[in-house]
Amino acid sequence: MPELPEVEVTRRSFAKAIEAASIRSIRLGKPLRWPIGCEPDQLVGRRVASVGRRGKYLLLELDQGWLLLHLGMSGSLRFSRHLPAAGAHDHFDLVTTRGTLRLNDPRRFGAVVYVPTLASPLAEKLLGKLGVEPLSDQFEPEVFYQGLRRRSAAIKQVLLAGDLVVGVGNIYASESLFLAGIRPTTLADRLSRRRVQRLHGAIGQVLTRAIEQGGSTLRDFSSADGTNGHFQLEAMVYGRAGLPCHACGTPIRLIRQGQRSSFYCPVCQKT
DNA sequence: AGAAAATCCTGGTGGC
DNA sequence: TGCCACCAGGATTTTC
Repeated sequence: MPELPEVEVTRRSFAKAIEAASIRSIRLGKPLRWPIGCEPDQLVGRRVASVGRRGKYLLLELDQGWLLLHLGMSGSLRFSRHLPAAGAHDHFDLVTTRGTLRLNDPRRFGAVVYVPTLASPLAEKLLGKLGVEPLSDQFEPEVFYQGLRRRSAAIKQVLLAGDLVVGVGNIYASESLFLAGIRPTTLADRLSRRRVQRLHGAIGQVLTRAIEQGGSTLRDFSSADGTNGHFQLEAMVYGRAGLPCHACGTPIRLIRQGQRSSFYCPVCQKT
């Protein structure tokens, strides 16, 4: 479930609480997407300096090295002093002096990877090709437009690819395109500068609002302190196939693009 | 290079 | 109740 807003909400929900904690032990469950890349005991005694985010990755900065966490499709974190015994889908526990950070991930598309520095080959492989952060000044309309001009695929798929701009997954791609009045099937290189400017604004607006709402809790997402998100309640098109458009009443359409569902209003998003 | 398809894994749901 | 097909928020890898 986790797109940029869910990852950012998760980050904020435990960053302060874990800061300066010292690692006591690590427990690994079933294998995740990649091996952790170090001997777990090697991390005992290190301190957590900060918790950052790049795209959908959480970056736990240790006093020596980094832990990169990805929630994949079904992952969520909890941070607490008192957690129950690990369940079937709890695949990583970082036990610290301030509490335990636990990754629960039924589908195990998530990952926890140790890298000595962010310049290491593995870190570079995972983070190096990511696009700009959509909520930073780096996300600039003209640069976005020039990037889209070089892509012939459907705009929805270019957004999901994450190499131009990160963090926009299936939910927020559909929502941003609705807000910008652009059909998900429109080819990226056919969008005018003016429409790309609208899309640029829409992406920022949708992601900012979603973070304010604590993200989207569709099935079981919650932040590390256990709170649920509410953005799904104000989605304009996502998950609303056949229901009347909130703006014009026309039934929302559901189509498939690259094995993923896209939702749009055929009237509000004409082209 | 870029685009499209296949792939990893599990749980939930709806149809029969 | 059981069985099966299909669906799900990601993104890498393979193939074209």
